[in-house]
Amino acid sequence: MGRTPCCDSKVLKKGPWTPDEDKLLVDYVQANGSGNWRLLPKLAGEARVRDRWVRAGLNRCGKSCRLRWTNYLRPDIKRGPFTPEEHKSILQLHAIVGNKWSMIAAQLPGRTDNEIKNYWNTNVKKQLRQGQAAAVGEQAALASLGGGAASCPAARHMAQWETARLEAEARLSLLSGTTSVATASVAASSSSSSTAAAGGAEAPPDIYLRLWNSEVGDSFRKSARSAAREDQEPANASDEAAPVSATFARPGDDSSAASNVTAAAAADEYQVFLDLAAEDFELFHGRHGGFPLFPAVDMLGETSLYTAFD
DNA sequence: AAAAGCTGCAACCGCTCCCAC
DNA sequence: CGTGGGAGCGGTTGCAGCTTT
Repeated sequence: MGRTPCCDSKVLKKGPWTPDEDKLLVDYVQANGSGNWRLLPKLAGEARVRDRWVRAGLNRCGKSCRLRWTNYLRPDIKRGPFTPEEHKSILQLHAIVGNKWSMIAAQLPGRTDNEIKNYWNTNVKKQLRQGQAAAVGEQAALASLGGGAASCPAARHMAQWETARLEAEARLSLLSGTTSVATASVAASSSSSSTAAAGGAEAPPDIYLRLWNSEVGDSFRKSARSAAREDQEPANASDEAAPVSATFARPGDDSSAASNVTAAAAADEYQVFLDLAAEDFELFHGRHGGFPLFPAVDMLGETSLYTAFD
Protein backbone atom coordinates (compact mmCIF):
# COMPACT_ATOMS: atom_id res chain seq x y z
CA MET A 1 0.00 0.00 0.00
CA GLY A 2 3.02 2.24 -0.02
CA ARG A 3 2.81 2.79 3.64
CA THR A 4 5.87 4.09 5.37
CA PRO A 5 7.46 1.65 7.78
CA CYS A 6 7.00 2.31 11.46
CA CYS A 7 10.73 2.34 11.97
CA ASP A 8 14.00 2.11 10.14
CA SER A 9 15.04 -1.49 10.55
CA LYS A 10 18.50 -0.75 9.25
CA VAL A 11 19.23 1.66 12.06
CA LEU A 12 17.25 0.32 14.97
CA LYS A 13 18.44 -2.60 17.01
CA LYS A 14 16.74 -5.99 16.92
CA GLY A 15 17.09 -9.15 18.90
CA PRO A 16 17.29 -9.82 22.63
CA TRP A 17 16.99 -6.91 25.01
CA THR A 18 19.83 -6.02 27.32
CA PRO A 19 19.31 -5.17 31.01
CA ASP A 20 20.22 -1.56 30.23
CA GLU A 21 17.53 -1.33 27.58
CA ASP A 22 15.04 -2.91 29.92
CA LYS A 23 15.84 -0.37 32.59
CA LEU A 24 15.48 2.51 30.16
CA LEU A 25 12.10 1.27 29.13
CA VAL A 26 10.89 0.55 32.65
CA ASP A 27 12.09 3.92 33.91
CA TYR A 28 10.31 5.72 31.15
CA VAL A 29 7.02 3.86 31.39
CA GLN A 30 6.93 4.14 35.16
CA ALA A 31 7.53 7.86 34.92
CA ASN A 32 5.31 8.64 31.95
CA GLY A 33 3.00 5.71 31.53
CA SER A 34 2.58 3.50 28.51
CA GLY A 35 1.26 4.63 25.17
CA ASN A 36 2.65 6.60 22.27
CA TRP A 37 5.02 3.77 21.59
CA ARG A 38 6.29 5.26 18.38
CA LEU A 39 7.78 8.23 20.19
CA LEU A 40 8.80 6.34 23.29
CA PRO A 41 12.32 5.31 22.24
CA LYS A 42 13.23 8.90 21.39
CA LEU A 43 11.59 10.33 24.51
CA ALA A 44 13.21 7.72 26.72
CA GLY A 45 16.58 8.66 25.29
CA GLU A 46 15.99 12.35 25.87
CA ALA A 47 15.08 11.70 29.48
CA ARG A 48 18.39 10.02 29.94
CA VAL A 49 20.21 12.98 28.43
CA ARG A 50 18.49 15.39 30.79
CA ASP A 51 19.53 13.17 33.66
CA ARG A 52 23.07 13.33 32.31
CA TRP A 53 23.28 9.63 31.82
CA VAL A 54 25.86 8.45 29.37
CA ARG A 55 23.88 6.05 27.22
CA ALA A 56 22.18 7.39 24.12
CA GLY A 57 18.72 6.00 24.78
CA LEU A 58 16.57 3.28 23.33
CA ASN A 59 17.61 2.45 19.82
CA ARG A 60 14.52 0.32 19.36
CA CYS A 61 11.36 0.34 17.33
CA GLY A 62 8.39 1.56 19.31
CA LYS A 63 6.59 -1.58 18.43
CA SER A 64 9.39 -3.60 19.95
CA CYS A 65 9.18 -1.45 23.09
CA ARG A 66 5.48 -2.09 23.44
CA LEU A 67 6.00 -5.82 23.02
CA ARG A 68 8.82 -5.93 25.52
CA TRP A 69 6.79 -4.02 28.07
CA THR A 70 3.52 -5.90 27.69
CA ASN A 71 5.04 -9.36 27.46
CA TYR A 72 7.94 -9.17 29.83
CA LEU A 73 8.56 -6.01 31.83
CA ARG A 74 5.08 -5.19 33.07
CA PRO A 75 5.16 -5.44 36.87
CA ASP A 76 1.92 -7.41 37.17
CA ILE A 77 3.09 -10.29 35.00
CA LYS A 78 2.93 -13.66 36.67
CA ARG A 79 5.85 -15.95 35.95
CA GLY A 80 6.15 -19.68 36.31
CA PRO A 81 4.23 -22.69 35.06
CA PHE A 82 0.52 -22.59 34.44
CA THR A 83 -1.62 -23.93 37.26
CA PRO A 84 -4.30 -26.57 36.67
CA GLU A 85 -6.90 -23.86 37.13
CA GLU A 86 -5.27 -21.71 34.48
CA HIS A 87 -4.97 -24.70 32.18
CA LYS A 88 -8.65 -25.39 32.63
CA SER A 89 -9.53 -21.79 31.96
CA ILE A 90 -7.47 -21.74 28.80
CA LEU A 91 -9.26 -24.83 27.52
CA GLN A 92 -12.63 -23.34 28.31
CA LEU A 93 -11.91 -19.97 26.82
CA HIS A 94 -10.23 -21.32 23.72
CA ALA A 95 -13.28 -23.46 23.11
CA ILE A 96 -15.37 -20.31 23.04
CA VAL A 97 -13.22 -17.69 21.38
CA GLY A 98 -10.63 -19.71 19.50
CA ASN A 99 -7.22 -18.14 18.96
CA LYS A 100 -8.18 -14.83 20.49
CA TRP A 101 -5.20 -14.89 22.80
CA SER A 102 -5.66 -11.37 24.05
CA MET A 103 -9.21 -12.14 25.12
CA ILE A 104 -8.10 -15.28 26.86
CA ALA A 105 -5.29 -13.39 28.54
CA ALA A 106 -7.78 -10.80 29.77
CA GLN A 107 -9.42 -13.53 31.82
CA LEU A 108 -6.15 -14.75 33.32
CA PRO A 109 -4.62 -12.06 35.51
CA GLY A 110 -0.87 -11.82 35.16
CA ARG A 111 -0.69 -13.86 31.99
CA THR A 112 0.09 -12.35 28.62
CA ASP A 113 -1.42 -13.25 25.31
CA ASN A 114 2.00 -14.26 24.04
CA GLU A 115 2.55 -16.54 27.00
CA ILE A 116 -0.82 -18.21 26.56
CA LYS A 117 -0.26 -18.55 22.85
CA ASN A 118 3.08 -20.22 23.44
CA TYR A 119 1.57 -22.45 26.08
CA TRP A 120 -1.17 -23.51 23.72
CA ASN A 121 1.15 -24.11 20.80
CA THR A 122 3.58 -26.16 22.85
CA ASN A 123 1.73 -27.97 25.62
CA VAL A 124 -1.86 -28.29 24.53
CA LYS A 125 -1.21 -28.94 20.87
CA LYS A 126 1.40 -31.48 21.80
CA GLN A 127 -1.10 -33.27 24.01
CA LEU A 128 -3.57 -33.20 21.18
CA ARG A 129 -1.04 -34.68 18.77
CA GLN A 130 -0.16 -37.39 21.23
CA GLY A 131 -3.81 -38.19 21.66
CA GLN A 132 -4.30 -38.43 17.93
CA ALA A 133 -1.26 -40.66 17.55
CA ALA A 134 -2.53 -42.87 20.33
CA ALA A 135 -5.91 -43.04 18.66
CA VAL A 136 -4.37 -44.04 15.34
CA GLY A 137 -2.48 -46.85 17.00
CA GLU A 138 -5.53 -47.90 18.92
CA GLN A 139 -7.65 -47.84 15.79
CA ALA A 140 -5.13 -49.91 13.86
CA ALA A 141 -4.99 -52.45 16.65
CA LEU A 142 -8.74 -52.68 16.86
CA ALA A 143 -9.03 -52.95 13.10
CA SER A 144 -6.59 -55.82 13.07
CA LEU A 145 -8.77 -57.51 15.64
CA GLY A 146 -11.91 -56.79 13.71
CA GLY A 147 -13.12 -54.34 16.31
CA GLY A 148 -15.25 -51.27 15.81
CA ALA A 149 -14.09 -47.79 15.05
CA ALA A 150 -12.04 -46.22 17.78
CA SER A 151 -11.69 -42.54 18.30
CA CYS A 152 -9.36 -40.15 20.03
CA PRO A 153 -11.25 -38.42 22.83
CA ALA A 154 -9.05 -35.36 22.69
CA ALA A 155 -9.38 -34.95 18.95
CA ARG A 156 -13.10 -35.56 19.06
CA HIS A 157 -13.43 -33.13 21.90
CA MET A 158 -11.63 -30.37 20.00
CA ALA A 159 -13.70 -30.97 16.90
CA GLN A 160 -16.88 -30.89 18.91
CA TRP A 161 -16.00 -27.72 20.68
CA GLU A 162 -14.97 -26.02 17.48
CA THR A 163 -18.09 -27.09 15.65
CA ALA A 164 -20.34 -26.01 18.46
CA ARG A 165 -18.57 -22.71 18.74
CA LEU A 166 -18.90 -22.02 15.05
CA GLU A 167 -22.54 -22.90 15.14
CA ALA A 168 -23.13 -20.62 18.06
CA GLU A 169 -21.33 -17.82 16.25
CA ALA A 170 -23.37 -18.42 13.15
CA ARG A 171 -26.58 -18.33 15.11
CA LEU A 172 -25.57 -15.16 16.85
CA SER A 173 -24.73 -13.56 13.52
CA LEU A 174 -28.06 -14.58 12.09
CA LEU A 175 -29.91 -13.32 15.11
CA SER A 176 -28.06 -10.06 15.08
CA GLY A 177 -29.23 -9.49 11.56
CA THR A 178 -32.87 -10.15 12.25
CA THR A 179 -34.45 -9.47 15.57
CA SER A 180 -33.49 -8.78 19.13
CA VAL A 181 -30.84 -11.25 20.11
CA ALA A 182 -31.55 -10.73 23.73
CA THR A 183 -35.09 -11.87 23.37
CA ALA A 184 -34.22 -14.74 21.12
CA SER A 185 -31.28 -16.08 23.05
CA VAL A 186 -32.23 -15.60 26.63
CA ALA A 187 -35.95 -15.49 27.05
CA ALA A 188 -37.20 -18.31 24.91
CA SER A 189 -34.66 -19.28 22.27
CA SER A 190 -37.58 -19.61 19.92
CA SER A 191 -36.21 -17.60 17.07
CA SER A 192 -36.74 -19.16 13.69
CA SER A 193 -33.17 -18.41 12.75
CA SER A 194 -31.98 -20.98 15.25
CA THR A 195 -34.34 -23.73 14.34
CA ALA A 196 -31.54 -26.18 13.86
CA ALA A 197 -30.66 -25.83 17.48
CA ALA A 198 -33.91 -25.17 19.22
CA GLY A 199 -36.56 -26.69 17.07
CA GLY A 200 -39.51 -25.21 18.89
CA ALA A 201 -40.82 -22.58 21.20
CA GLU A 202 -40.48 -24.83 24.22
CA ALA A 203 -36.94 -25.88 23.48
CA PRO A 204 -34.28 -24.70 25.91
CA PRO A 205 -31.87 -22.01 24.73
CA ASP A 206 -28.58 -22.83 23.11
CA ILE A 207 -25.93 -23.35 25.73
CA TYR A 208 -23.53 -20.94 24.12
CA LEU A 209 -26.15 -18.26 23.88
CA ARG A 210 -26.99 -18.86 27.51
CA LEU A 211 -23.34 -18.80 28.39
CA TRP A 212 -23.08 -15.56 26.54
CA ASN A 213 -25.59 -14.03 28.88
CA SER A 214 -23.96 -15.43 31.96
CA GLU A 215 -21.15 -13.76 33.87
CA VAL A 216 -18.60 -15.35 31.56
CA GLY A 217 -20.10 -13.69 28.53
CA ASP A 218 -20.39 -10.46 30.39
CA SER A 219 -16.76 -10.62 31.31
CA PHE A 220 -15.84 -11.18 27.69
CA ARG A 221 -17.90 -8.28 26.53
CA LYS A 222 -16.30 -6.01 29.06
CA SER A 223 -12.82 -6.99 28.04
CA ALA A 224 -13.66 -6.59 24.39
CA ARG A 225 -14.63 -2.98 24.65
CA SER A 226 -12.33 -0.19 25.46
CA ALA A 227 -13.34 2.06 28.28
CA ALA A 228 -13.43 5.02 26.00
CA ARG A 229 -15.80 3.41 23.59
CA GLU A 230 -18.05 2.29 26.39
CA ASP A 231 -18.41 5.88 27.44
CA GLN A 232 -19.40 6.90 23.97
CA GLU A 233 -21.73 4.04 23.16
CA PRO A 234 -25.42 4.76 23.50
CA ALA A 235 -27.21 2.74 26.11
CA ASN A 236 -30.00 1.71 23.79
CA ALA A 237 -30.12 -1.46 21.77
CA SER A 238 -30.01 0.09 18.33
CA ASP A 239 -26.36 -0.60 17.72
CA GLU A 240 -25.40 -1.71 14.26
CA ALA A 241 -25.14 -5.40 13.73
CA ALA A 242 -21.56 -6.55 13.96
CA PRO A 243 -19.91 -9.91 13.47
CA VAL A 244 -19.74 -11.67 16.75
CA SER A 245 -16.32 -13.06 16.09
CA ALA A 246 -14.91 -9.64 15.49
CA THR A 247 -15.96 -7.73 18.56
CA PHE A 248 -17.97 -9.92 20.91
CA ALA A 249 -20.12 -6.89 21.36
CA ARG A 250 -23.41 -8.53 20.65
CA PRO A 251 -26.05 -6.11 19.38
CA GLY A 252 -29.01 -5.69 21.62
CA ASP A 253 -27.03 -6.69 24.64
CA ASP A 254 -28.80 -4.70 27.29
CA SER A 255 -29.89 -5.00 30.84
CA SER A 256 -33.45 -5.88 29.94
CA ALA A 257 -32.22 -9.07 28.40
CA ALA A 258 -30.09 -9.91 31.37
CA SER A 259 -33.04 -9.37 33.65
CA ASN A 260 -34.70 -12.36 32.08
CA VAL A 261 -32.15 -14.65 33.61
CA THR A 262 -32.03 -14.93 37.32
CA ALA A 263 -28.74 -14.83 39.12
CA ALA A 264 -29.25 -18.35 40.33
CA ALA A 265 -29.89 -19.64 36.84
CA ALA A 266 -26.80 -17.91 35.54
CA ALA A 267 -24.71 -19.44 38.27
CA ASP A 268 -26.09 -22.87 37.48
CA GLU A 269 -25.24 -22.48 33.81
CA TYR A 270 -21.76 -21.38 34.61
CA GLN A 271 -21.30 -24.37 36.88
CA VAL A 272 -22.47 -26.67 34.14
CA PHE A 273 -19.86 -25.19 31.89
CA LEU A 274 -17.15 -25.54 34.50
CA ASP A 275 -18.13 -29.13 35.17
CA LEU A 276 -17.83 -29.87 31.50
CA ALA A 277 -14.42 -28.31 31.39
CA ALA A 278 -13.39 -30.36 34.40
CA GLU A 279 -14.05 -33.42 32.30
CA ASP A 280 -11.76 -31.97 29.67
CA PHE A 281 -9.01 -31.48 32.16
CA GLU A 282 -9.09 -35.11 33.23
CA LEU A 283 -9.20 -36.11 29.63
CA PHE A 284 -6.09 -34.18 28.77
CA HIS A 285 -4.33 -35.85 31.64
CA GLY A 286 -4.58 -39.28 30.20
CA ARG A 287 -7.99 -40.51 31.20
CA HIS A 288 -9.05 -42.27 28.04
CA GLY A 289 -12.22 -43.80 29.30
CA GLY A 290 -15.67 -43.02 28.06
CA PHE A 291 -16.01 -39.63 26.53
CA PRO A 292 -19.05 -37.66 27.68
CA LEU A 293 -20.82 -36.25 24.70
CA PHE A 294 -21.66 -32.76 25.85
CA PRO A 295 -23.24 -33.77 29.13
CA ALA A 296 -24.12 -30.19 29.86
CA VAL A 297 -26.00 -29.96 26.62
CA ASP A 298 -27.78 -33.17 27.37
CA MET A 299 -28.79 -31.76 30.69
CA LEU A 300 -30.41 -28.96 28.84
CA GLY A 301 -32.23 -31.34 26.62
CA GLU A 302 -30.45 -30.24 23.48
CA THR A 303 -28.67 -33.12 21.82
CA SER A 304 -29.52 -32.94 18.16
CA LEU A 305 -26.67 -30.64 17.24
CA TYR A 306 -23.89 -32.87 18.34
CA THR A 307 -24.97 -36.37 17.54
CA ALA A 308 -23.05 -36.27 14.28
CA PHE A 309 -19.93 -37.10 16.24
CA ASP A 310 -21.28 -40.48 17.30
C1' DA B 1 32.34 -36.03 26.36
C1' DA B 2 30.48 -34.39 22.26
C1' DA B 3 27.25 -34.04 18.62
C1' DA B 4 22.53 -34.15 17.16
C1' DG B 5 17.87 -33.46 18.00
C1' DC B 6 14.17 -31.43 20.62
C1' DT B 7 11.61 -28.01 23.25
C1' DG B 8 10.09 -23.70 24.99
C1' DC B 9 10.10 -18.98 24.84
C1' DA B 10 11.25 -14.24 23.48
C1' DA B 11 11.01 -11.41 19.76
C1' DC B 12 9.85 -10.11 15.10
C1' DC B 13 6.74 -9.66 11.06
C1' DG B 14 2.80 -8.59 8.66
C1' DC B 15 -1.81 -7.77 8.85
C1' DT B 16 -6.13 -5.53 10.55
C1' DC B 17 -8.65 -2.25 13.08
C1' DC B 18 -9.51 2.23 14.67
C1' DC B 19 -9.19 7.05 14.72
C1' DA B 20 -7.84 11.64 13.38
C1' DC B 21 -7.58 14.71 9.69
C1' DC C 1 -16.01 9.94 2.75
C1' DG C 2 -11.36 8.66 1.85
C1' DT C 3 -6.72 8.31 3.42
C1' DG C 4 -2.76 7.83 6.37
C1' DG C 5 -0.75 6.63 10.65
C1' DG C 6 -0.67 4.42 15.25
C1' DA C 7 -1.72 0.58 18.08
C1' DG C 8 -2.73 -4.04 18.77
C1' DC C 9 -3.14 -8.83 17.46
C1' DG C 10 -2.02 -13.51 15.78
C1' DG C 11 1.33 -16.24 13.30
C1' DT C 12 5.98 -17.35 12.69
C1' DT C 13 10.88 -17.54 13.47
C1' DG C 14 15.28 -17.95 15.75
C1' DC C 15 17.90 -19.21 19.45
C1' DA C 16 19.28 -20.85 23.98
C1' DG C 17 18.98 -24.54 26.99
C1' DC C 18 17.96 -29.27 27.71
C1' DT C 19 17.81 -34.19 26.49
C1' DT C 20 19.13 -38.09 24.00
C1' DT C 21 22.29 -40.93 21.54
